[in-house]
Amino acid sequence: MNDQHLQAMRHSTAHLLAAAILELLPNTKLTIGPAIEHGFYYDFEFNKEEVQKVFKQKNNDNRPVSEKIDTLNANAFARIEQKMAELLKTWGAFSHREVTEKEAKDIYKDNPYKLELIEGIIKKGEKITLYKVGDFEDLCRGGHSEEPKKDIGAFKLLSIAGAYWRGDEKNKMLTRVYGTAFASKKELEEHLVMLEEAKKRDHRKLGKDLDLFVLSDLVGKGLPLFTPKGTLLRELLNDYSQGLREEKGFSKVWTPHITKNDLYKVSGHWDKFGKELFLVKSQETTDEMVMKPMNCPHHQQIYASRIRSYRDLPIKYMETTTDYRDEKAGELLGLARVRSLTQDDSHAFCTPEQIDAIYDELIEVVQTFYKTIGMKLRARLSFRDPQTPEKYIGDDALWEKAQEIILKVAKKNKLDYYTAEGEAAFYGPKIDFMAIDALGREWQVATPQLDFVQPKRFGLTYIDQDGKEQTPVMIHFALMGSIERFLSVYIEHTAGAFPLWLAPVQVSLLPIADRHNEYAEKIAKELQAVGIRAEADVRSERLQAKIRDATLQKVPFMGIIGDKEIADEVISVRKRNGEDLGRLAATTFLTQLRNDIDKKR
RNA sequence: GCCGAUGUAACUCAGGGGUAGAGUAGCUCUUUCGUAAAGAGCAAGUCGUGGGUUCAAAUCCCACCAUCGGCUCCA
Repeated sequence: MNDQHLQAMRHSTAHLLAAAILELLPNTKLTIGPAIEHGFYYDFEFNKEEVQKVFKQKNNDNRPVSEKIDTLNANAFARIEQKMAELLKTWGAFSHREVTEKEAKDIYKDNPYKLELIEGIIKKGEKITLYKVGDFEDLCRGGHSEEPKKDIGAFKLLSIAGAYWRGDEKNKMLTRVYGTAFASKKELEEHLVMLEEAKKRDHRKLGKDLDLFVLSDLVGKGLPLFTPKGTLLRELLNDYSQGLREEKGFSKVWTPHITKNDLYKVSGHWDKFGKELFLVKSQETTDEMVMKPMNCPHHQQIYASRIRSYRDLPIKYMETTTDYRDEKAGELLGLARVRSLTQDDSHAFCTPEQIDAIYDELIEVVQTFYKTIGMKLRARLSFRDPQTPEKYIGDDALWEKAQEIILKVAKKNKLDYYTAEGEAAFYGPKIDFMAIDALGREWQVATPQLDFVQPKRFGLTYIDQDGKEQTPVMIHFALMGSIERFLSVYIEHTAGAFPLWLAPVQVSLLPIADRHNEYAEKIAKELQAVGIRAEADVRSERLQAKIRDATLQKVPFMGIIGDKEIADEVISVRKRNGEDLGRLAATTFLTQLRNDIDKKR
């Protein structure tokens, strides 16, 4: 089945869901039911009393059912799915008819959503069509399966959610039912297995199991706390991130976490992001302060602190620092969306002629970093939409030149890229690097962005060869983006099995019996002495239990120590995947580990 | 923020108008063991927080807090 065919099948399944719902709940108002990736959804406005009556939960005594159960819940899925299956058996081919505006409005006179859709169709000058299959007819543009009975192999309702009509929070909230559909039962099962796998890898679960970070109600929503292991991971990644940029001439700077809001009024962020700022009150002064939501204005103030010559450029600052954004409560999600986010940020100030070379450097840094940590990349070249030039600031020639440069460097560096018009920031085009994880999901990570606007707003200058003042170009660049978000992606990508150089515990020495403890601790100390994170598991547990625990903690290497090992002065080495490396002399093992860690394997 | 679900021991979860339950983890003891879970015992909870209904609330109702699924895909 090709993509188009799949889409048609999933869209048909949405019709099937709507038909089943109408059979069970005739007073439901239908809206829309498009196909989406792996499935479909349909938005309904239910009649509360009807839902209560039909799907009333059983009560042993005569206690009233809670008033709150006024919409569908997941318990109803089995019955709906059954009804869908029944209806599908009776379905032949889709047929359609064209109706006039008056006919359409008459048919849907009680359904404000359909009426609104009809208005839209008329405005666009399109034909109004109704599609019918079995006894079910729905306002629809088409795009269905030829033979739904044959094409719809397997489907399953997955979840229920609120969704605003047309995605606008001013509108009424409808009930959305999500489902998934495939051409065969086998594919459906595979998809469900994938969903299970994603659940197992959920960074929130692994963060707890591997003791990486915690959330506390007393500290607050979206404000994760990092344990020793999680902190180690953050710092190792950050040291690497900053180290790669240090090689390209970036210097560390430091800026405070609160600032007068005037800074953001000048930068333009106050107008655009004012709602997301945490406000801070001073008890000593009348200054209005905020927690910083980003670092570019601060770095620009460092640049602005003295007169710059073209000879000084490029000037490159970097700072890994925590920013604070008052994200909507409902959008917070583990480490993926937080209110305290740590950016491995940097800003390069340069002449227009230097953009090219700096981009080359940054792309090299991105490629090195993601290759090392084992993630593939795609690059999205985010350009402005030529249809709506008014959305962007800066003159056309500059934009053209900037986009040209970006395209050129993308080609030169052989990026796996595609262009996306309309995705640029208002102040300049950018390259969005997307990391592809082990389950094939894409995540936006590093984004070098060109900025012509802010340097101008802050009045940044440099003196050129002719002694004239010029405005520098600023390039924003974070390699991981936010460390928290990056970790959420990376934890799920690796399922917690970090490469050796990042593993919080690299080697666990497992003595078989108490009499081997001393030797195990001696080896652990020797490894620690050369900077290897080793520990000896001297609990009074069986070897199997120790192996199991170390494996579950994803410790890369286990060193088993018993009578034979002590006699021969060796260690039996086992990897976390069960592979047996045999008996190695302690020094051999140590050298090999040290070597791999240094090479970031 | 909005819609819906959930909140019971450190963790995973069962139960449910009238002594609070299990498994795992923890602690103690026994066991000293060869590549993914030894055995026994002990201890552990203001049933998210606050209010209400009731003779009685962890259970029912309300509010709040937190967590989870969604809120871009325009028939």
